[in-house]
Amino acid sequence: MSLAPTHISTIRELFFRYGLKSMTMDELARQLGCSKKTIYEHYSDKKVLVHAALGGFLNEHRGEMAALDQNSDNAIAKLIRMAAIGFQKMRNLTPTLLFDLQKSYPELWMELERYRKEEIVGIFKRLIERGQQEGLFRQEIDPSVVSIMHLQHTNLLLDPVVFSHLNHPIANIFHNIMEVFVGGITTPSGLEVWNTTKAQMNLHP
Amino acid sequence: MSLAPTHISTIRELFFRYGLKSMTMDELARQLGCSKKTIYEHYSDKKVLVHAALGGFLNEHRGEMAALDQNSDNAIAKLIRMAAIGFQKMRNLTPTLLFDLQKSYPELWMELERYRKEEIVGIFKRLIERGQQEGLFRQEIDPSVVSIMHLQHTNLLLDPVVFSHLNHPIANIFHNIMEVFVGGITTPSGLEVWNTTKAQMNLHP
DNA sequence: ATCTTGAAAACTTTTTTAGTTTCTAAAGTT
DNA sequence: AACTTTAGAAACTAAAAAAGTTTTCAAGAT
Repeated sequence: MSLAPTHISTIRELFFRYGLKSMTMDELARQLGCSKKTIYEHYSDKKVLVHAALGGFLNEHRGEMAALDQNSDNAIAKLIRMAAIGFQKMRNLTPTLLFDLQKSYPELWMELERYRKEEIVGIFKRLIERGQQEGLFRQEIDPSVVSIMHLQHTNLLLDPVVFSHLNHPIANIFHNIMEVFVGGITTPSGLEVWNTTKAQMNLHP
Repeated sequence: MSLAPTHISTIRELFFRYGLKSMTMDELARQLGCSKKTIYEHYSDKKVLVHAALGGFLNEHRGEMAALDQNSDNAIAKLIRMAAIGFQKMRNLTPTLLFDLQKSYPELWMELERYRKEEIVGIFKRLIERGQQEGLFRQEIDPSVVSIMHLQHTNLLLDPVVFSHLNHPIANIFHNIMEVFVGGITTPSGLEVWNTTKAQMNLHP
């Protein structure tokens, strides 16, 4: 039983870093300093292992999103935290990983897509509604439309081709997108809250 | 002859983006919109193709480095340009690519290592010597030592583990390393040139 | 009308990898 | 001290995948 459950996060990191194809079971065992046999005692096959590693990733994000509801004073503070978490998580989703996922683990790929299209969009929609109630986001905008726009923004960031010719740091692009987006949905008072909260939380780490 | 030589840069991009293992010959043909047959008419096997794609990368860098000698007013201007080019090139060297290279194309991996350890270090050493003649870098420092230090700095940036826990944008880390390094080797007048030249060339794109 | 070209796809061969088994050494147990 | 368990190392097998080849077919050129 030398493969403690904490090792699953190490495995996840290796998958994120090198992709699912390059990270073979032999290589994985070598990196973990254990034998393949030990891995197979905990996970019946590679598919199960990949699901465990990447499913945990989704669950973590789900948990962090749930925690935000309590901790956030207003919709804009929550938006900033959501964005920061989401951005950080997305940086792990390298082109290779997404490519391998789509090709070799389509059911997991579809689960990721579903998570983004349904759960994230849902969370975002409720966030917009809350912000409208708080007078921070304009009443005229439709939360359903805006939440789907947000999904498109994350798609932009995940696509390695779209902004690559600009050679900008991805963080810059992200901040630009956020500025335009927030400017587009906030009321004047909401925009003020955005600017002050942003400064307090130093979004640029 | 539908596989124009310009396509080799597209192939290179695909290798960079997805690694050498995930990018199979079938997938490559699909992405290029041609048949495997056509690829094999130009490149006898995958190894040759990988060498062509990645060897071109080195040659380009070699060319850019050579061009710098003419274009740069002083050693510090050249250093800034060198660093910018090197940093941009290095961003393409993803963990997956380096991993696949090391595992499946060891002779090419060694060529890359040699290029860094010999050619880059040599270029750097001559740059330091020039800077000393221009009174920008301190006489006491040994160009041979400093150039090897610089190699270690690039190693730091290529290793995905070292700074990952900081969650800083890689560009920030790079600028920090540069600041410390330059501060360590410049004379007072050199430091002035560094600060003014840096501002003129806007290193932060 | 004939020839060439290259994509599409079927096909073969080779390599790689997943998954299993065997062996051995070390640690703990009785 | 003999015995049992545990896990790594490594050899092994079976299956999958990828490299590389060949055939077919359609479109454009001669």
